[in-house]
Amino acid sequence: GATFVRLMGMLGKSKRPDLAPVLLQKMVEDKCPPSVELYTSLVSVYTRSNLLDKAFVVYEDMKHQVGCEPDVWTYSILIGACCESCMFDKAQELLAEMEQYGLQPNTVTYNTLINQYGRLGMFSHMEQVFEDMERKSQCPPDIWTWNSILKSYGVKGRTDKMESWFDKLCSSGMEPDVVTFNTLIKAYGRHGLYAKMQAVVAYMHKFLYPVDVVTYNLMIDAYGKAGRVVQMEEVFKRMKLRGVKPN
RNA sequence: CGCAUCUGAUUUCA
Repeated sequence: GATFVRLMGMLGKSKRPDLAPVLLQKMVEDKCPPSVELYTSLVSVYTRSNLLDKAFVVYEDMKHQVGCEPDVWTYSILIGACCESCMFDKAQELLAEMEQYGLQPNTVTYNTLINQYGRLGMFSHMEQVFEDMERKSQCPPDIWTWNSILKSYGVKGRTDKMESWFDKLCSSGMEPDVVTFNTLIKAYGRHGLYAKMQAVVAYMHKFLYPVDVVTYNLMIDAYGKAGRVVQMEEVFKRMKLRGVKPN
């Protein structure tokens, strides 16, 4: 069972929805009973290839499969796919529907919404979702939530908002992680705020946060795109001095 | 160095 789920996941990541029916057939031949996980991985195979119609066919099937009814994970995937296609009304419908079935959206469900609203610069919607998360108890914001918000403001050049949300993150008691810092670095680098970019790295070193290959790659990329080859090479040197292997 | 590992969902267009 777990093997089929894993294989289905591979089909999703490699964008091969054409092979999903073949795998299902094989599963039936092996008399392997289906599971929520398997069905959900199948939904994911289709959403990853933007085949929403097929994903929804599977979703409707699941409703009639005893023991394989859609769960929070299934809904999170479908809601994310709807948002990605800007079908926000459909996403809201699904949210209402899952609650009808007694399923409460969790942190990931909301993170998906935050990420998608943020990606499109729909900041008031994004912040509204964040407020919902804080108000409810079953979906507390996690570091992914914060990082998504920081990233959304960062890529749109709203580094002022990014900074105030970073402060808010720190005072919330949540620990930033390497993705948090890489998100800040990427935003500063993209918008030419090199001093702030360097300040983030200095902060990471000062407070002993691990720096990774992504951290350095982002800085090399920023300097490279700006034609600042001297600084770029300097970063590359420091990277090797720190024992971080270039990839 | 190679192999293995890398969860059915979200930050990862590094």
